[in-house]
Amino acid sequence: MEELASKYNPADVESKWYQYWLDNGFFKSKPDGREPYTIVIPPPNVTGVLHMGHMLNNTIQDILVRRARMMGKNACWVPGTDHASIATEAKVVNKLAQEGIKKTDLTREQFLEHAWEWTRKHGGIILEQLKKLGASCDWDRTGFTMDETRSKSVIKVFCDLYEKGLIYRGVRMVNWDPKALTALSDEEVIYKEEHSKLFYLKYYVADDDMSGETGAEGEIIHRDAKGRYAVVATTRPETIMGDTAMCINPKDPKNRWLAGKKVIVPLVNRVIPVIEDEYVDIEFGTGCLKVTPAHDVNDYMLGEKYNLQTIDIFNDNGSISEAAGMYVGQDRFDVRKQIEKDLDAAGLLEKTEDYNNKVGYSERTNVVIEPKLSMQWFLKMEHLAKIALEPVMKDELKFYPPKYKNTYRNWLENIKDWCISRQLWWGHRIPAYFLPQGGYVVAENEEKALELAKAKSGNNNLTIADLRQDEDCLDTWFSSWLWPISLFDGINNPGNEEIKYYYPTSDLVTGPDIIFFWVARMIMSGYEYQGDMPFKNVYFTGIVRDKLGRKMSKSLGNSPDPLDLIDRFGADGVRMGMMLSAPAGNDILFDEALCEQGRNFNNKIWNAFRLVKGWEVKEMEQPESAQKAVKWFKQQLNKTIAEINDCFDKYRISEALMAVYKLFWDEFSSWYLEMVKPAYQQPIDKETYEATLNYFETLLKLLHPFMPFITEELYQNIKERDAKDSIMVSLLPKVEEYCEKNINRMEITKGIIAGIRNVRANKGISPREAFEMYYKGSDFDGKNNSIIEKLANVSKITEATDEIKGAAATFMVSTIEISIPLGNNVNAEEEIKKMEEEIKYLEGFLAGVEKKLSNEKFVANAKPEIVEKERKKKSDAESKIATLKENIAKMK
RNA sequence: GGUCUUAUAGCUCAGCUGGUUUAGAGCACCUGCCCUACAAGCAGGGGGUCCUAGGUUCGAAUCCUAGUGGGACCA
Repeated sequence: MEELASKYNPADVESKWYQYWLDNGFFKSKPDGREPYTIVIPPPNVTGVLHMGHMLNNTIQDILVRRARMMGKNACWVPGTDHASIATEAKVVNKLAQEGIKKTDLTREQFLEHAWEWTRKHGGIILEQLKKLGASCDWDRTGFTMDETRSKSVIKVFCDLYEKGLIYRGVRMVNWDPKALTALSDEEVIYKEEHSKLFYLKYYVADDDMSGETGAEGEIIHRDAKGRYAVVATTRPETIMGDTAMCINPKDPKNRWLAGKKVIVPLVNRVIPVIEDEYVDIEFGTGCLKVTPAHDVNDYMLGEKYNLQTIDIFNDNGSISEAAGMYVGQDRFDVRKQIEKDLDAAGLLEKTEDYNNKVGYSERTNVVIEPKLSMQWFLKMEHLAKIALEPVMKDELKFYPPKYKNTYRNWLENIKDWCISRQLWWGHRIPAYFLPQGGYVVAENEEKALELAKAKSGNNNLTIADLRQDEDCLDTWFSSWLWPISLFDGINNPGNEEIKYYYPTSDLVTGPDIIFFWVARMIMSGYEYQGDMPFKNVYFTGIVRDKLGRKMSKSLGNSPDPLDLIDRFGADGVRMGMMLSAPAGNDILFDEALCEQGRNFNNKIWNAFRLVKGWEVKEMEQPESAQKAVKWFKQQLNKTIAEINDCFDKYRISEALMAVYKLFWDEFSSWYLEMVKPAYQQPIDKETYEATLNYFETLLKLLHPFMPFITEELYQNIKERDAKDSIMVSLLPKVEEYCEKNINRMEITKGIIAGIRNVRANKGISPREAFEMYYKGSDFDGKNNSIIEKLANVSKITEATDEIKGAAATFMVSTIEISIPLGNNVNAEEEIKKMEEEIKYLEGFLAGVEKKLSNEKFVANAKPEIVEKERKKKSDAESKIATLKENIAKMK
């Protein structure tokens, strides 16, 4: 066979094996008699590029899918992309702007043509990138939230919910994004702490008759040459143009005198009533609240309650509207600066204070949200929240880590109706059709709409041209919430073969940041439309941060390019780097050094393989040491497989990886291979060789879900394989019974070998010089003597019944004392000092144990096996101390 | 402000229903080694008042309370 390079080069093999897997259709899944294992991908934005979050997320999914496949399940990982309404539309608008085209100059159809072109050009790049990572998705199933099947599903669900009375249309206070020019849901608003100013404004009393003063304790009256006035504290002085009332708390003695009066809005000079409501916080500012029903959610509620006028002073883009009567056309933030000056000049600004408050920003465009009254479509959430809560709280649908159950419950219990309309073109257009004489109908298509419209209006002469479809489209999440159903066409074809087979899906892997946007809503739609959970388990990954704990962002430039990492460390190395740092739910502090560790591990596997494949095989007797090693490794292997299975059951994936890592590196490479390795240029016996290849193959299988490429490469090189024999469709070993005693014996053996090597290192004695070894202690059974002889270069092993001739280096392993006679090489004083230190430690330990045992309450209350353990500790420690003391005596 | 969560080695974390020696791992660090699988390696080594203060208990890193410091979500 050809000579293998001493360093593993991932680039040589990765694309080759990915293509091989594709060519053989190993990623494909069709319903059959096997147990299904299904994951639907969290669809990334169609025009997005791969970032570290995707890497983490998809590595985990691929590990789970590959493992399930190797457990004999019918594994199906469905990929796809999201049309990402706002984000994509914003990108298209930007691109058009660069070409000098304004969106408003285009018709809806023209704009959509540009958007589709953009999508065709940039769409799906991210899926190609996932292939580089090794993702074993069934690419034939790739879905898009705006393709035909998914679009039909969305419209059908909208109509259904409308018919059920769960969708309604109305004027409500919504979060308005003045840049994207659309309403947003509550979840799309991000609150940020800001340093701002609190402005104290003077509202003079109108037609003041000087009445109302009570002289009661706490009363505060402001007056100056122009008369009496109230002081209102606000962070948004520019909204005074929309003031239609002032509100005080009826229990507030400071402002009692204002009750029933009217006051004058500064600069605007509008006279507004003073109303009273306990909603007002007496302690905030002066206890006087300006009420602007059009521009604040709480003020809106007051407006409804007291039937106040609403004056909308903003245009959709955040500039001041005609209705304001002043500053018309200027930007809201410019006006805030200007009005401060104008108020001050007019003597209407009492004072300003520094103030920290939380301001809502648009998740997508990062501009300050404007609360705005507008006509929107809403989905009632009460019923949906109810059906989605219980299964999670009862752990029928499990969250990993479970702490997110709390977050989930909190949201569902305080949920508000979902604003699902967006004033955008890129998305699913709302299937509502307005009639010429007013009113509307909701229908899946124009024909049905026309029928309904005729019936509704009683006008049989209506034509489709008479109907006007709602211009708005739906929130992106209104399509992704159906993803686990719509990918299997369960909305359009309820009960079809695929949905019956694949639904509920098995695991969902996603970030906790979209628990409300997506996870919760999928659970709602799952129960509403399938009567069952959309997935059995949700694995929440952490957020990927840099090693200093900062979020990865473009502006910080601290986000590595995943493809660049793959180039440098190989996909397997990067996958391992991600997983080493990623316990479920914890944020992961990503450090390139972890990819390096991954790459180093690849190299270790590669070199172990080079060793094994370099052996010359011969029919000959199996050495005893090899026979013992082969027997032991089987036990160790099974023990670790059990451990790995347990980790996976608990979704402790990084721990599972660490277990395989140590199994391969420490147990297999450092111990097993050294035990069976023939002397330089000597052949190996066939029996050992074959056992070793078998172990190697098993290890590769265990490693495959984590590191698909190198494991396939080596699996194919272990022996000649059939064209269709791939590691990715092989079966993982089932865990077998293992002998704990055998493993413990080897642990002692390893301890002895390490001890002897240590003696050599300390004394500077060459490994070539053979030692004799004496042991003392009943725990030594001599069964691994051949291994000790081989790995520690020991010529003879004898029980130390007689006094050992000459000076010896001694050490203890468990309760066994090992002595290596070294003649003049031993410095007796040094040895004695070492032993005395050991005795000191043991005596301290013994004292602790004795204290426990002499405590009557401990002996009486503790479980008998615990007491027994303590007694064993005591006797072990005592015997060790005795041995050491004896030894010191001998050396003196 | 509300809810939740967390604090263990230089870093990232295990440590499960309290008792597996006087707390572990990986990485990093230090000291030796190019000994033909592997320097992307090998052999050794150091390193912790388990955040603080109380409490429960025969026994606390583990359970409870308070405080302090992180983090997340919601308003």
